[in-house]
Amino acid sequence: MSEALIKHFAKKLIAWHGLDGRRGLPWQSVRDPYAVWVSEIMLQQTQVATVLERYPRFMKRFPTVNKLAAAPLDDVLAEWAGLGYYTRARNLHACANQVIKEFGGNFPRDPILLEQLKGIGRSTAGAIAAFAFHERAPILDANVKRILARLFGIEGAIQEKSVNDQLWLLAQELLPKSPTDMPVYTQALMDFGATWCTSRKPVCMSGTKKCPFAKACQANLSDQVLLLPRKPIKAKSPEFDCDMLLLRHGNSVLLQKRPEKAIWGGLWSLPESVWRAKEKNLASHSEKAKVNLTAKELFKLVLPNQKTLTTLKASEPIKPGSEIKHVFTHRRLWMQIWHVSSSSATPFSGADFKWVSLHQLGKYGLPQPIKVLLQGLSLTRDDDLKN
DNA sequence: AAGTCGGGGCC
DNA sequence: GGCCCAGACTT
Repeated sequence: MSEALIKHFAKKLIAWHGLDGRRGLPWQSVRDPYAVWVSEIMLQQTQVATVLERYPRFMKRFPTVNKLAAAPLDDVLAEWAGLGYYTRARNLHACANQVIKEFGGNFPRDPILLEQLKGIGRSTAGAIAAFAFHERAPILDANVKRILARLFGIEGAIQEKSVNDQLWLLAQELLPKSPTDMPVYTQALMDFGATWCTSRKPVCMSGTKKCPFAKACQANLSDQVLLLPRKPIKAKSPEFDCDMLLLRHGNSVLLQKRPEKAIWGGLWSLPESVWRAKEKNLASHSEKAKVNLTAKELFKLVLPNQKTLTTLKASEPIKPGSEIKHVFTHRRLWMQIWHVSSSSATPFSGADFKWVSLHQLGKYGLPQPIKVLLQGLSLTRDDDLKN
């Protein structure tokens, strides 16, 4: 029963793709390993709809692996801004340089070698090898895990190594015999998981479409489709708050480069205080403390190693501006924005500070909520006349 | 094996 | 609001 399924799976899936697969995605029409690689990295944990807009833009700006490798990391991060998981952008840049130095500018076709490159794990290596080189290498992303767990009724917790190993073995076993089928097969797997064997509303539960595997799928036969694959219970993400300084001189704002190994690593943001655990039951505590904050106190919070600006009235209380809530995968953050005007664009010591015109924000990689905040600022009339 | 990394679409 | 996603990497 299971053997018949394994034997005919690839053919049936490719046949399904011929009728109901996704078409016209910009990265489907390319076989240039560089173009394939960029699309695979960009699509990691990122929706197709999002990548649809950003992929052509990225390829236009960095059309070859040489152009990408030669570009400043800051430019790559700026282009990546808004996509999240910024380690991907750093690894992308590092990987481009690896490909040039270690492989003469050409991506290797062996998935074992691909996996040794920065930011390329086993699944992405398999996808690149399959799409760009027709290698018989499996992928195992969330789509494939879900499909296999359901088809074969795998009930073990998905995070366990033994279960993961079992899934990889299955993925390998199911590959089509012919290498020339690898691109369409791999695409079909992703499409089937993304559009038919979905997490919440699989077509087998709706009744309007007929799943080609309905009669063989263990989860379907035992009415366990929505229960597989089993996932771990996630703890509630902790909450934090912090203060951020929006220091403005005319149409320029002070930006600070964030450390690489952190949230929003390597992006340009506003100077911020350390994150404090949010005290839920003392909602009034932080509010009260904020109302009478002076410029001097604020600067000590967000720029502890800098001298207070002489151009400010240090002891004058400043009023809190907007508070922004931002949800990450593992944290929730409340950012208290403090608007302060400076009579001059006083330089700060250190290369991680920069005064940036509001007109030039697009050239910098900013965290999405900060970008939205700064874009919402109104320009002063003086600069409006100038520009 | 668990934690760390964003952001948007969807329900 | 929680869940989900073309995962990789560190601890």
